[in-house]
Amino acid sequence: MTVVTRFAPSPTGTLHIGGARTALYCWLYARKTHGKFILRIEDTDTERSTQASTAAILDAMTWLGLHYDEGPYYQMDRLARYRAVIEQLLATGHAYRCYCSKERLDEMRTAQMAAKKKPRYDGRCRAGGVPTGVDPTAPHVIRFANPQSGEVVFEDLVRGQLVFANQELDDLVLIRTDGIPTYNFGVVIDDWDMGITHVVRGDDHINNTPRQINILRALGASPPHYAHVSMILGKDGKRLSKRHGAVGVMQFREEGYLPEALLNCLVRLGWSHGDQEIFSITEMIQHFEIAHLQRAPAAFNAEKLDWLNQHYMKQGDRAKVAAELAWHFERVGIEVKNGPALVDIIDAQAERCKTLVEMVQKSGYFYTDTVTYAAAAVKKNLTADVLPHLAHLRAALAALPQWEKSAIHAVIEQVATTADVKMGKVAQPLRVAVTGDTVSPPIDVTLVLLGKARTLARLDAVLHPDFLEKNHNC
RNA sequence: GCUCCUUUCGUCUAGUGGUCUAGGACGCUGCCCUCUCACGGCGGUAACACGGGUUCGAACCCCGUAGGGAGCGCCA
Repeated sequence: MTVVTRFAPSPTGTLHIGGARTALYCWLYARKTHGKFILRIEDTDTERSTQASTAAILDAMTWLGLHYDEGPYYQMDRLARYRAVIEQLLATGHAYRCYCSKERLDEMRTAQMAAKKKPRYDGRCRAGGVPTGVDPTAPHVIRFANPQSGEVVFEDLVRGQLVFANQELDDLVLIRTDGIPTYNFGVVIDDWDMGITHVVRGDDHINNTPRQINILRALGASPPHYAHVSMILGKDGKRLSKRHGAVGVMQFREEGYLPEALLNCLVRLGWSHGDQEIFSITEMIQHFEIAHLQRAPAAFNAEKLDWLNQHYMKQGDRAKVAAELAWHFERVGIEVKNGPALVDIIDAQAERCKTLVEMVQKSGYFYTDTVTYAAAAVKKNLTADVLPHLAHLRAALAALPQWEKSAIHAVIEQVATTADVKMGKVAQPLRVAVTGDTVSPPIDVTLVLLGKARTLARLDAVLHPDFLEKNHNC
């Protein structure tokens, strides 16, 4: 039997990391088993569904690299099918028309809550027929006639056997007044029609599962396997929301995270393969097991994402990292044609950055002709006593036939030795002179990336008599 | 309120009755390395929610309690 999984988001917002993780698990399981992964858009909430949300979800899936084999299917395209199935349920007595008004239902719910009872439909219309005094063509919903006794038992792949008493379940609405199916009906029919073998979803759906199984049974269909994954919590252990900072997948992109890092972070939130922390996509596919999914909810750990992101900036595919870095430079309007190759920036900067945004912030001086000097750095490092060193440096560097790391390094060491000072006494002023601040990659690497022309020009500027005056007084 | 799920270091987790004086990772932290910031290397810190059972023996099995989460919509 071929495994078929699906990810079925509703297009009412962007793809957040909880959904992304569920999608990842579905995708991994399909890939591992050489099965099929389907994307289905559950757009039956006509009030809140938007095209923009659908596009945003699709974009995020693409950025993450979670490619689907089929779809996206849209539930609103399948209305005729739901109608046909509902006729069948109506005919077999598994569903009935309900003319109860929303007002009555609201009142009933409020009263039940007040009486500390579980709010539920009382089954008034279940007997069938049109209530007296009601026009049969009046707007009405169609409800499922849930079994009133017995229990629903199913084997959850994550949690083991789950048992629900039918008495706890009420007659849920299948079709709304406007003819559009509700979630619980649409999902059942779609999963059935699309041959879904494994439903992997958030554990907020555990309570829906017995209802869905009952519908399937009424249709004579056998239920798929279910795997209910725990939710992702915020750092404070509360349900993830906007106040926890970034929750949308694309927000993480904007903040400078790599898709590989986010995926690695998400896969380890709630799943493990022994002590392994770093997983390439191939390894994730190879080792993924539903049985190793965690049952308890997991709090999102932003620091670990940082660590993973740095790891992938350092160890990941440089061409891919460079492409993503280019996107970030473009966003802030820095023209990277005016400086070193992005892969060289990555090699030099990855070990001192947690995100690509940070890398861009720390690399501006490589791409501009006008350096911004940090006053404190100038004051501390570009003092009158070091100017002679810089002058020596300027002359020796200018004389270099080859602009390469070891030669540059030798020059700096030589100048320090000649002046009988420590390396730092020469390197640090030089660093401030060419970058404007006290932090940069190793000085020889920095100069290589900067290029000879820019290096000399900046030294000249600093050595100009006006420089100290201007910069020490600001 | 009712139903369901869940509980190992601050966080993510390993662990499926003895090999656990509980392992790894992130974080924090000490030392080393060092031209800055980092990276890296070597250490350190810190947990089986609680109470009863079962057993020769429980982090692992059972039952309670407490905490956390979810559901109870003509939302998904």
